[in-house]
Amino acid sequence: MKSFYITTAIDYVNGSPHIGHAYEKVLTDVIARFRRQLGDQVHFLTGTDEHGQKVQASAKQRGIEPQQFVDETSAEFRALYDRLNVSYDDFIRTTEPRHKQVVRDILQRLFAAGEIYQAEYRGFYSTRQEQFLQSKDRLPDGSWPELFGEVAEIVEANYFFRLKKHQDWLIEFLTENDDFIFPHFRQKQVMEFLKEPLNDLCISRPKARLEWGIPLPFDENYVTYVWFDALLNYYSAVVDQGRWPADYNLIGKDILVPPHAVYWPIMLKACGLPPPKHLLVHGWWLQSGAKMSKSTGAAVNPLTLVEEFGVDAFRYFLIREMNVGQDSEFTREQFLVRYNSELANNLGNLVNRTLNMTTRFASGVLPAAEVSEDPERELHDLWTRTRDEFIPLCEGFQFHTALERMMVFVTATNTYIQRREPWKLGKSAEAKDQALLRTSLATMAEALRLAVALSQHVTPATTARINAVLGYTPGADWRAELTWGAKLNGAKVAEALVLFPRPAPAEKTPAKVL
RNA sequence: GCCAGAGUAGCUCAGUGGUAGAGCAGAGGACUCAUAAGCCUUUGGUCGGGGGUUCGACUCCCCCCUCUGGCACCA
Repeated sequence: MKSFYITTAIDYVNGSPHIGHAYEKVLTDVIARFRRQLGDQVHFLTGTDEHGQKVQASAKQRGIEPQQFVDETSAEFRALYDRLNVSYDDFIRTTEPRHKQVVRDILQRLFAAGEIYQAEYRGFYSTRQEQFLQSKDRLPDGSWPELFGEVAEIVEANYFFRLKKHQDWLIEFLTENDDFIFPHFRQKQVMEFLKEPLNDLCISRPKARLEWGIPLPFDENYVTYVWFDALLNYYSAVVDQGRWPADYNLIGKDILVPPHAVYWPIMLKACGLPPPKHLLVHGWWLQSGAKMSKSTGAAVNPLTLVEEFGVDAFRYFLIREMNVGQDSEFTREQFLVRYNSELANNLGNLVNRTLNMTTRFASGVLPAAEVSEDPERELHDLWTRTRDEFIPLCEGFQFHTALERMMVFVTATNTYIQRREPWKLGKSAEAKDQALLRTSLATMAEALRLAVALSQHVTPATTARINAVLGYTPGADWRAELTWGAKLNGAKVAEALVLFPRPAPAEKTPAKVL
């Protein structure tokens, strides 16, 4: 059995989760569930990043200990991911002893190997903001913004990681592993970045300025800062499990260069560890072209859609709408278009009419198909093509296209029903019509079963509910479920199920709501 | 400024050398099993602009314009 280790970025807990956090976890979950379906031994890690200046400041502002603060906010993130049906196998927090121990071990190892050295850091420091400033923080006239208060150039002893030393190795590695980063244009972006010489990386902060962190094992007057803390979670979580390297680290495009594409592989190289096999870089959800987050004051909180329309509708929209790696617009109107036309009208209504006709014309027991004429053959053929395209599309992270193909098949099933008109056949006593009626009921039910088998990793609860009302329990081997057959013969179906109720009439035609 | 991504029907996007596509929205129609859903037909585009290569370009090359993001020790 193939092992498959996949991670999300860990979320910084200084704030509440928003759509970007949710999307990344759902996307990772979709990949994880897909690999499990293919039979891989999947290990899915997510978690929270809990140290640093901002957390320390936020806790102080609320008058509580940092640990209490991160306990609360980390739980908030975790609750969201549970709500979203994110099937993580492990949830790591950087304040856990298991993580801190690995960080200290690694730092000690690198220090002993001469990969970390002490030097003086010279820079402009804002006492009010408790941070070093960069030249880009300056106003065009060269002065410092009022926000920073008094700014002075100071010198501070710190520890540095020998990044520059490994630059050539990294370039060589990326050249030889052309598919390290998905999508490919991101890798080109990294190569561009590496054309300029790297500087060594400052990895410490004096405890006098920052207490909330992991102390350096070789100098307890310092804590390590950001990189060796946050990035190492992917490794520390599985240090004793033999799972490293990860197959995929999923990240947003904002943390690719330089952290994940430069620091992270070099850190591992310095430790004598292999880099992850791949980085998968996703884009952002935009609203009016701006990155969506709480701070931009987005008019719609997309997470309320979960409460309004259900987890699966939300997951479906995220995966159906976003081309992995690109940015996408997020609007309530677009959500409603997908919800109404694809989930409610196309799929949900197919479920209901299948159940209703089976109940009305066959006493709720699915008959066997007896006839195979053009309408059946054409639907069978479309199924074969759909299934054969679907799996490679998912393997290539083209989930949005895969779901579109699945919906085309659902539409074709609705068309098939229209061609057979079972409601007319049901009124005929002719033996041929009765055979066609049984065939059409069996065919629509089987098509429905197959369609939702395809989307199982995106909408797992919906697939389970539809199987349940079809009186069907799927087998363990997912691929074996994808063959058109007679699995539903004799199944007793439910009378009705409205899976995706339509919203109030006012929102029936979203285009006019604008 | 440099680098990358994007610019195709009202909207969201697919197409990547051979007579412009889909979904949604709009218009018309037939039906009734169904969540007033589904089905059929249909309106709609000088494929950002300009050059070039080619028998032929949305598709290849060059220049330009617009939008978005990045340009490091912030994550």
